[in-house]
Amino acid sequence: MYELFFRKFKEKVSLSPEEEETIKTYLIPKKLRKKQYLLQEGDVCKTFAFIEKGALKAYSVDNGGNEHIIQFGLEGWIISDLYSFLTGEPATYNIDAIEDAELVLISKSAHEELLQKMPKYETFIRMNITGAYLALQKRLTSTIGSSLEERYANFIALYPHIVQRVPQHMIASYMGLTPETLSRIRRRISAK
Amino acid sequence: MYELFFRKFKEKVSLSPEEEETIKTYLIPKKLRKKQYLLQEGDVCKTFAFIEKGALKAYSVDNGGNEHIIQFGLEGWIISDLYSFLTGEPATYNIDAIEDAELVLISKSAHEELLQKMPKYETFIRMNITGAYLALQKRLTSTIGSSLEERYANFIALYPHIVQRVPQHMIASYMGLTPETLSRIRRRISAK
DNA sequence: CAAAAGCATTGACCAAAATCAATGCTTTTT
DNA sequence: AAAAAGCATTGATTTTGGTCAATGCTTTTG
Repeated sequence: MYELFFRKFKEKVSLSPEEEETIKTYLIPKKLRKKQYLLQEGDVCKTFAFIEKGALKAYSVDNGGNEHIIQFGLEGWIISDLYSFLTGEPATYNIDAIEDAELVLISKSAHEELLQKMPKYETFIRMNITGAYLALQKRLTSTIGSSLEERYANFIALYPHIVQRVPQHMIASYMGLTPETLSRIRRRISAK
Repeated sequence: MYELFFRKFKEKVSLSPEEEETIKTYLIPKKLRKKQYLLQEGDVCKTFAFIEKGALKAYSVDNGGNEHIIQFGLEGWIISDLYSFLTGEPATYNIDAIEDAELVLISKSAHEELLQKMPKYETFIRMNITGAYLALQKRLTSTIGSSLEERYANFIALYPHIVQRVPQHMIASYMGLTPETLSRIRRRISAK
């Protein structure tokens, strides 16, 4: 249990067996079936989730009822509505499972206690959020500054596993496009 | 000297006078004239910069030579090419001054030493990067999911100071639009 | 102070992506 | 096994934003 979580943790920060045991007491396992919600817009995000297995997506729904995917999550990634988690405000995102999933949850109180008493946990969190920030920035740069062909090629290069496991219309949603447009981009690319 | 830096620091983490003095030994003041570069694409980003006064922008330049503004920075904000700073890779962004500016620089080695020896510094950094991440996510959500009118209204509401101090074509660049399009959006909005 | 550069706006036209609609698969559900 | 739902693709049409060009201000610069 929690194998991947601790593997990822120790890639960033060393941990003694005792420290590992301490952290374990704060972790909550959870399984999710495909299409099940982890979080619904309007509810408060009480935990963040480390993904041991499976695939999830976080998305917002606009006035017209269209989904806009903010983030995919695969094995080894963390997913949550961080703003809601930190502030206690109602979530603006939905999170659900694209495939059956196994998660490791950390509650707000666990998070705060661990931040207080374990500097190594804070380092782990800092490194994770830094990575997430850099990834977002790269995505935004590409969104603002590149052609659609480049952006899609970029996405494939960066996330080949997602391309294989996730339907194309979700990738279109992630890129802010309609499925039709993505389909035509793919045709243009393969014509070369 | 460094007034705003420590004010912002202490909004997040308490500091004894001794701790403040310790941190001060790591800080480097720097002034920048309007249009001067803090960082040029291709160079390695050796420091990050806290803005005591003035306004800067970070931007990339695409194949066609067009600027795409990634981030504005005003008093109290931090600006850098974080990826280059952390990895030592050549920067992909340029940073320059929109107005004369006064900065507080922290070098890579200072950053690493402070992270090591001062948990409070790590907390400060973690909180800053978390805030930056949340802001970026909000921006991306709005980019993907809202109409241009909404996005511009959003921007005004969120950054009224920027709207007042920065030429409109830079705001257009930040939004990924041409100046002409932004001008027309403004007309459409004011027509109501 | 005069010339030049920078900036916002407007118009005419063009290109790109969205929308609407239909088709043929494949996967789920019953 | 049949029906339904989900999905990707394609075509025709509309909408939206970009491009090119010109004008009138304002701010910088020599």
